[in-house]
Amino acid sequence: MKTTRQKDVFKEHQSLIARHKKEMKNSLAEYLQISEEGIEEIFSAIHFKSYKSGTVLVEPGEVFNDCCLILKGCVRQYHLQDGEEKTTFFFTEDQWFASYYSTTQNKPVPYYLTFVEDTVLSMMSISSEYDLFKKYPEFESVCRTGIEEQLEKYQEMLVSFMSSSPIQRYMNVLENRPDLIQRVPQYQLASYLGITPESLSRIRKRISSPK
Amino acid sequence: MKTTRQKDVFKEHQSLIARHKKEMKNSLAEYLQISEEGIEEIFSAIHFKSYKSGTVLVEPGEVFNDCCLILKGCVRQYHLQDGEEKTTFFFTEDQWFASYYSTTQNKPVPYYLTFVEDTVLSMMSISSEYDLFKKYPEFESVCRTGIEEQLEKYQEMLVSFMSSSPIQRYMNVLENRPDLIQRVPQYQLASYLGITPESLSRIRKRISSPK
DNA sequence: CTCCATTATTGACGATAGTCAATGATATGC
DNA sequence: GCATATCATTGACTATCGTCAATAATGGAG
Repeated sequence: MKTTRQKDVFKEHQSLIARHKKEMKNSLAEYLQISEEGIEEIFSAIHFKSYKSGTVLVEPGEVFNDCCLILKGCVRQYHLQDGEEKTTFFFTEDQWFASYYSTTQNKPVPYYLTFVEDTVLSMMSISSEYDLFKKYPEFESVCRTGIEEQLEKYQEMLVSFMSSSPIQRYMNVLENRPDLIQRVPQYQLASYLGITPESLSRIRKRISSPK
Repeated sequence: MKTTRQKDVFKEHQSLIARHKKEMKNSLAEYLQISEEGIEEIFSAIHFKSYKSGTVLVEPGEVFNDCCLILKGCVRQYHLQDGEEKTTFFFTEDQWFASYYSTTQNKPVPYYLTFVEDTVLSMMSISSEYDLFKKYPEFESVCRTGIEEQLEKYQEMLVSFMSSSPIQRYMNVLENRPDLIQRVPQYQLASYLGITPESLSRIRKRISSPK
C-alpha cells in the first residue's frame, strides 16, 4: 500500500468486495439447502465495508454488535493496562471475530479493535444473525459449527501459550503466521507474545546469531 | 474423601446423580418449548457416571466423543512435553468440556483427561447431540448459546494469561478459583500457571511475607 | 529531500524464573 | 505405625526478562 493513493485503494477494495459478494452468495447456496429467497434474505443481512489503516472499529466503552469476517487486511485487539498497550489478537484474512457477550448483555467491550492495515470486512449484526437463526435452522447449524471450530482454536491457542516460553512462542508465530512478522510493528508483536519490545529484540538477535 | 470408603462415595454419588437427574429434566422442560416426548428423548441421551480419583477419562491416541458436564469433582487436562506434564485446564463443578474436532474429524486428542478427585459427570455423545440438533432446532439453539459463552470465556482466559505475569496469574487464581489451591497439587497448579513448582513455591513465599 | 516522530536496538543493572541438588513435609500402602 | 514414595521447600547458580536510558534506524508529512 506504500505508494498507493487512497483513491486507488478504495477502487481496489471495491472490486475485491464485488468478487467476495459473488463468492459468498455461492457458498451460501452451496451449504444451505434452503429457498432462493432464504439465501437472498441472509445475504442481504451481510454488509461489506472498507476501512483505512490506523482507524478504530471499536473502543472500550462501546457495545460491539457485529460479527466480522476479514476479507483482506489486519485487525488488532488490545487494551490498556497501567498505561501500557497489551495486544491480545491479530485477526487476518479469513478469520472472524465478535463479542456475543457484549451484544446479548449490552455491555461495553474492554478493548480496542483497530486496523493495522487497510482492511475490508464483511459483517452481520448479531441481532440479525439471531433472527435468521430462528427462521433458518440450517443457517444456525452452519454457524454453530463455525463457533465450535473457533472455540477449539482458542483452546489450542491457550494451551500453546501456557506451555511455551517466549522464545518458543516467537518461533511458533514464525512457523504458523509468518506474515504477521512482516505486517505488524515489533512492539505490538512483543506484547502479543507477553514480553517487552526489548526482550523480543534480543530474542530475534539470539535466533539469528546462535553463537 | 480421605476417610470415606469407596462404597460410601458410590452411595453418595448415586443420590447426587438422582438429584441432578431430576433437576436436569426440569431445566430441559423449562428452556425448551417442545413436546414431552422430545424432552424424554433428549434426556435419555444423557448419561450419568461416577469416577474414582486418579483414574483416566481419555488419553492421547484416543478419540474423544463426549460432551461432559461436571456435577461434582475435578478433571485435569494435561499433556507431555519433553517428558514434562503440562497442565492446561482444571474443570470443576458446572463446567463442561468436549472436543468437537476430535469427534467430527475422528482424530485422537493430544492430551490426558484425568480425575483429580472422585467425580460425577453427566455426558452426551456428540453424535447424539448432532442428531438431536437436527430433530430439535430449539435444543441446538440452547447449546449454541452455551458454546458462544464458552468461546468468550476462553478468549478472556487467553487475554488474561497473555497480559499478566506469573505472580498476577497466581493472584488471579486466588481471587477467581480459590478452591483450586486447596483441591489441586501444587506442582500441577504450577504448570497451569506456566511456571515450575519451585517458582510457584517462591511466589507463595513472596506473597505471604512481603518484606 | 529533509525533518521529526516513532520504532528498534543496545547497554547496564536488578528482579525473577529455570535448573539441579539436597532437605523437609506429606501421603499412601503394607 | 512405620517405611517409602511423592510432593514441597530451600539453596546456589545461571539464564532470561523487565526497566530505564541512550542511541540508531525507519518511515511519513510537508
